[in-house]
Amino acid sequence: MKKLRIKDIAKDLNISKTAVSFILNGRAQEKRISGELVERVEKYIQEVGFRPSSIARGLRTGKSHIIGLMVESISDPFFATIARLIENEAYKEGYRIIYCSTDNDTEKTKELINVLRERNVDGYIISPPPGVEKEINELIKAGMPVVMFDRYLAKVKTDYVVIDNEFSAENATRYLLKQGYRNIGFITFSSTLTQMKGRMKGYRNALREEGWKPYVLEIDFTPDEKVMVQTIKDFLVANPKLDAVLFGAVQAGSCGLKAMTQLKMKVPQDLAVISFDDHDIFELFATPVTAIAQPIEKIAHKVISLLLDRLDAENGAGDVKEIILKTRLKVRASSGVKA
Amino acid sequence: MKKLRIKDIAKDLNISKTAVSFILNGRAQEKRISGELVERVEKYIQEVGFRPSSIARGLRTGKSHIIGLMVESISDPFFATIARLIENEAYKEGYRIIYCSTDNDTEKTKELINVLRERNVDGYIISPPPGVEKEINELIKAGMPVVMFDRYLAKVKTDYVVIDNEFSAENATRYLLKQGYRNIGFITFSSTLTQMKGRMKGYRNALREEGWKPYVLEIDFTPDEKVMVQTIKDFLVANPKLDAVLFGAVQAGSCGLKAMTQLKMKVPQDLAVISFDDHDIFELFATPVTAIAQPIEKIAHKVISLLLDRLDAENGAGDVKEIILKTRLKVRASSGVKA
DNA sequence: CTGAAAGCGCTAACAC
DNA sequence: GTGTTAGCGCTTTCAG
Repeated sequence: MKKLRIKDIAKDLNISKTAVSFILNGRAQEKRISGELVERVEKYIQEVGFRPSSIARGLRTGKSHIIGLMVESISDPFFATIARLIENEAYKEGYRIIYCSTDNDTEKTKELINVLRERNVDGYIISPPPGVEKEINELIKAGMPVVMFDRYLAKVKTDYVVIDNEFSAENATRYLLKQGYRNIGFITFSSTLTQMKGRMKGYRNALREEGWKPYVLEIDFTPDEKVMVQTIKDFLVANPKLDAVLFGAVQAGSCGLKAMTQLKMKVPQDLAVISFDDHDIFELFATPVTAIAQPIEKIAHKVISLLLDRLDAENGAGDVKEIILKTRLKVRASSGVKA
Repeated sequence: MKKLRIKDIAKDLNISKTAVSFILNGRAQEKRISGELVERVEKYIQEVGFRPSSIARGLRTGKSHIIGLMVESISDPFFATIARLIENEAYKEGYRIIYCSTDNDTEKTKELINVLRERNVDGYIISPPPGVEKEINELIKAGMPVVMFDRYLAKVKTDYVVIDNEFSAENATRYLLKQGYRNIGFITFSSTLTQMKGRMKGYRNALREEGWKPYVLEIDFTPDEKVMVQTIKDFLVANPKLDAVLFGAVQAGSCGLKAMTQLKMKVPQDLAVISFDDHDIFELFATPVTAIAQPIEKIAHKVISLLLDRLDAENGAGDVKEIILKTRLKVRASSGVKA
């Protein structure tokens, strides 16, 4: 069973290659091809399972119908979920996904952008590390649709979808204050990314207004979780006055809970907790953990819609859309009223 | 800044297209091209950031340097982690990944195989649903390398990497028996897949030998977790004699823990627990949960190595490799000695 | 509706 | 080392 070509099926059916091509591309009507022929061809194609080579088509048309998805790590539950939702919607429109994990590494990301570029992907969905402004701007200048999400780059003028990080952090911190906590820490990954800056700012805002002191720990992300857990333990031990902590990301929260478990700290008696991102672990933790839930479905939907819109728009133009979505504070027992 | 072609850079450098092509493909030595020229070309390519179109190359050579990865769902933490590890190793060898989620749906998977096929992917990594034997066999007959993992299809003769499901389940069940539990349930997703069959068999074996009665719940997977949690709650309520339960998969375990939490059951006093797959939630649950940990890194490594081996082997031949890896029972408090 | 022909960008065989 | 050429499989224009 060797690979069929358009030529083959034209020969088999005793018709012209051109006709087959038109039918394949749904331009039969426009080209005034009889419904009878169309039917015959479609039936035959169905029968022998013919599929035109999308690679040849891609070379000819310049379109690959592939979307490049670049995230920090595809194994991160947040990104994995987004990836899944995007895959679904893209699939319906005939697009496939090539994904890459950037590790939030600037150089790796630059290289990956080139790789996707040489593969002629039609559009990009990027959760960018810092420092790739130039490369992304080149992409845009070359007419490629690009949508950023989770964070954005101020110097890149293109669509993005993010959440209201500053408000969310401020709101959560205020909530802890309202519950009676006064020495509230903020533990997050060190990052110059917009979303982390926003979270930090919101946290500081809330404390400043009430005149309380911030306690911040920025951990370096490492694949070795134990190291991060230890860092958090050290921080908690060094700051015994802390009575609450806000985690800036789900992995930070997860490491934090492990640290607290190892230190045998009780939640919320010894330490109240709120974390960004909702996750099973927060629901199932001994004391269920209050979480700042991102509207994941909505984010994914917005991201892929924006991209598909640009992909459809022949003219490529259109205003830059900056979407900022709201989060939801899912209150659980970990942020109960201070004893 | 428009797209460069080989022709352009040949012209710019006043040399032949052929030479550039050879240099690009590392065949300079073989073609006796002077090191001086090679250097000059490479420098220029570097400078202008030229990248040959991999799509044109693909059309010409029939190789796309893309690997198709099909899993049940890319958002499943097990598969997401595997995907990440595979991506890393594949990347080093110059391969990219296109991924698809099958939802374990036979028809969707058939369609996806065709999609990947028309994209000329060079190799397939598949965690197959049942019923796609014919399609995969056609792939193999067409000379495509295919590696299955997590489960395999008996009627498909190709490499696969799985864990020793039967032994793992039997071992875990025995452990519960040893700890004094007698009425041990098995809760899993209904599935005709080899891995689930193996787990079921191991569970039954252990009980049969000791003469205890099995209690099995097979839940239908639905994206709506609440439904599954409710099913488990009903089962637990209907079987008050149960003193322990083995979960056949991480999602089953996670739903089960939610069900037990809602029923205010104490672990392990009311119900001892062991689950397949290790995960943060098991480590962080109020009573840490004993887990049957799969060697994820090893699985990913084996899978991609097998595929790369076949990709390298011009002849495509070679014996079918069937890799069965061992799991590790990570004992935690949820399976403590029966009170 | 057909048939011929050009061309997407690259590889590789061939003659020089 | 160069220059030419064919061809991968498709789309698309053009003349019939």
